[in-house]
Amino acid sequence: MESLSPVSKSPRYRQVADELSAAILGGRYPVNSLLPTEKELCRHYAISRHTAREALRLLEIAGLISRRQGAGSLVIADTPPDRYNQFAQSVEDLLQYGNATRFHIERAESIAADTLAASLLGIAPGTACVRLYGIRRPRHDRRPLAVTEVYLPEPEPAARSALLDLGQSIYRLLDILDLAKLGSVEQNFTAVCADPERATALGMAPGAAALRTVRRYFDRQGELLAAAVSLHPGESFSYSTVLRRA
Amino acid sequence: MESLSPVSKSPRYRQVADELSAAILGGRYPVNSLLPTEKELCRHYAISRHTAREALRLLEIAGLISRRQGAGSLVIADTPPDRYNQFAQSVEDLLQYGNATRFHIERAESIAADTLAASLLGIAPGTACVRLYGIRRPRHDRRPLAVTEVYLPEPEPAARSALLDLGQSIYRLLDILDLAKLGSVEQNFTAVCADPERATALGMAPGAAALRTVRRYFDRQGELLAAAVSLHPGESFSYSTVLRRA
DNA sequence: CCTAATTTGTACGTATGTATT
DNA sequence: AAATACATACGTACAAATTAG
Repeated sequence: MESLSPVSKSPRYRQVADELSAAILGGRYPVNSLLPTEKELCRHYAISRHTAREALRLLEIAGLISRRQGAGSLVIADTPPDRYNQFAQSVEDLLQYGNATRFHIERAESIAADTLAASLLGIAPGTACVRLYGIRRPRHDRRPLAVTEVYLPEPEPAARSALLDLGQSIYRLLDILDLAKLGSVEQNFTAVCADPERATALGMAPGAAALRTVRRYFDRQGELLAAAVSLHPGESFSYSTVLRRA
Repeated sequence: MESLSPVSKSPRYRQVADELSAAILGGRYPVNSLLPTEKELCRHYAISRHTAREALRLLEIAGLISRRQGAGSLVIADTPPDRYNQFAQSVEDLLQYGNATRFHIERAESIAADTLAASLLGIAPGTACVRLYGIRRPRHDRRPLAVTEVYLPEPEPAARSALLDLGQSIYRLLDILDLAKLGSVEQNFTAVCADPERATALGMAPGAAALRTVRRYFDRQGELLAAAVSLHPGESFSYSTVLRRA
């Protein structure tokens, strides 16, 4: 049974880190100023150097300070590393891309989630889910822009049969990923060497560089709607975004 | 003066971490098995418990093990996950990445802008500008994370000589890209095959896939402060972002 | 259920190396 | 060149969580 004691005492180094953190956030140590030295912290808090260093390590991990041998501990931020509600680019911009291209679904199947699908959808491996496989092309160009696999969780039987029907699946997919329902999209980019199968599907040399994008689509409640893994030929695709200050 | 010694000896705890890491990757300690206890590591490597714990801390940071009081050090992965997963939603987040890594400048030179520099900086080709070349590494890992070229426009003579002095250039750069001055960052991602020179600098196979990021840094007035081109090894780097509805 | 042994977590002390000022 | 400050590394002891019996 978990202890229900209302006060769980922090280790000393965390208490010190919290005090220092509060002091930084409160402006006591401005950005670009130096924190007290380890020795001073030892004296002030009556702690050993080991404890002082553990506390400073926490501040460093939190991104508040930067420590340099011989120089000291420099304050580099005075805001807690919380996520801000200001974001780079809107979901609308992303969907604009979908609008300028066409997605041709080649396979639609019901599968037991493998490791990839499970981690993407946040479900246990082996759980039933739906996988679509298709190719995305510019609207007036037949050269492929990407090969994409879409993973969809827990399909209700009715929706599922429509998804698995190649004639209807694209409309069901557009319905699921309807702009009105979308709350946020999580994106991840990596460079990989294309596997032979997908390379030929994209008309690129085997082993050539490709951009792998993993996207997870959430509704406004944060519920996962779908996940998609795409492979884009390196020489003909790039992704741009703008980050603004919060 | 910069040290020219070709071999920089690792601290002991890093050597131990490297050996353990290799053993995990090599299958000597499978996933879900326990690493030797701290005491056993002390005996085996003839090190103090402090050193053993620092080594284990590195493995924990690397995501290879999970340590639980009373239970031991459990191997939770036998492949290093992305060594760095950059997760950016705001300019602050992007700079956070700079905080977790170290940028070592190897060359600093004044050049006449070539086509690339000119288009990045929005200046006429041939115009004078400054180029820095360096390697970025995680703070607790010596394997390179990226090779980067930074381009800086119209340097005033005083600032310029500081930029070209390898001992000072990093501080000038951090000053120019100071968080307080940044307004927005424009980012672009492409997958490429690494050219031989940069591939060796990154310790990757020639021709392997790499993620090329081009970033342009603007102040709040929209004035271009700097541009940077980085090449990240494909298998160990990924970039993440979240888009929210406008 | 409780006890004991094991294992990591916290914390102290000390000394020396190395980068910076 | 010297002083300063962080990095590495040795030692010890006790606390807290886990596990075995």
